[in-house]
Amino acid sequence: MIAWVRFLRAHAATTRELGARLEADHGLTMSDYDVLIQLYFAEGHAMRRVDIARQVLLTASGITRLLDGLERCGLVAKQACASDARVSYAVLTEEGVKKVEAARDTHLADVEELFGSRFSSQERDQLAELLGRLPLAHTAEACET
Amino acid sequence: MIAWVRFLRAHAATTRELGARLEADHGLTMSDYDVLIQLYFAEGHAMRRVDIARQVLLTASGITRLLDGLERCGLVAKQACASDARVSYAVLTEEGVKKVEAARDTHLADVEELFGSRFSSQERDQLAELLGRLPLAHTAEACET
DNA sequence: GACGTATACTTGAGGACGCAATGATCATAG
DNA sequence: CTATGATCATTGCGTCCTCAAGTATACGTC
Repeated sequence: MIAWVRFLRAHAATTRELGARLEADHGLTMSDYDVLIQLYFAEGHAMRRVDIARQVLLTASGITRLLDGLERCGLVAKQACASDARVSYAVLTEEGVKKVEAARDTHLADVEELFGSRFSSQERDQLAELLGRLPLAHTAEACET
Repeated sequence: MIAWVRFLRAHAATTRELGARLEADHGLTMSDYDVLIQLYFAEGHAMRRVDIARQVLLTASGITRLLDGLERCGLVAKQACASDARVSYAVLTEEGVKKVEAARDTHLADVEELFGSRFSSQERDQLAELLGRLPLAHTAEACET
């Protein structure tokens, strides 16, 4: 299945390059960025950790460690939940918001260059439709990049 | 860019599931399988390590370690190059060939189930064409799964 | 034929992430 | 109110893989 191999290769090559740029420009992993963006578009810039995990398709443990890093950098803060003592929200700090906005500019441009610019808008829609048929394991289906 | 996010999510979900099955059924990583397949279709079931790296989009060092594992399992053997003392070929052993053939059966079925079956043959071609436009970094462009 | 540069491979150190086990907390049923 | 079972988060351990540096070999140039 040629489409599958290309899918794999395209993903490896594109994310490698994109990740390298993100790292160089902002010191962020693609996963870091992904999580920050989710928070950015969440109500109050806050989310439960489980929900982040589901959105980003990482494990709960992956999220814990990733957030540890972002907290150490001061981009995210922990916040308890009033109604349920088990959950702890992750909240974007002031600095985190700035960081996202800064990173977003260059990252979106990079994605456009390496990915989007390869297709017409019609093709993009079609690609999105086709890819949307693939299984998403839990739930997910995020939105804005 | 919605297509991009779906691309990312689809990749994560699909490879996770596929990898888990491959591990459970044959004790192989997707990368292991990928390398084994490349060798399987190479002349004499042998390749230079650099060429493997380029095909599967891993680093040279990644290949070294991955092959270490496959050698310990007896699936692959090292072989010197007559004309260039720097290169060492990786060669599939008898057992390696059997392993590939066994793994291929179930893996192709899994790929078909999780990926291929979602599209008509026309859509598969189109998907392949679209994905083929993405950058491949070095060279690559493998073939058979 | 010695010298500088490019190429093939390996190794050490470290990061990212999954799995499985654990600790809390909640919710439901009795 | 307590027992049972889910859910949220964290942690220990291990794996995969990268980057940077190091070694060995090849090759072009003077």
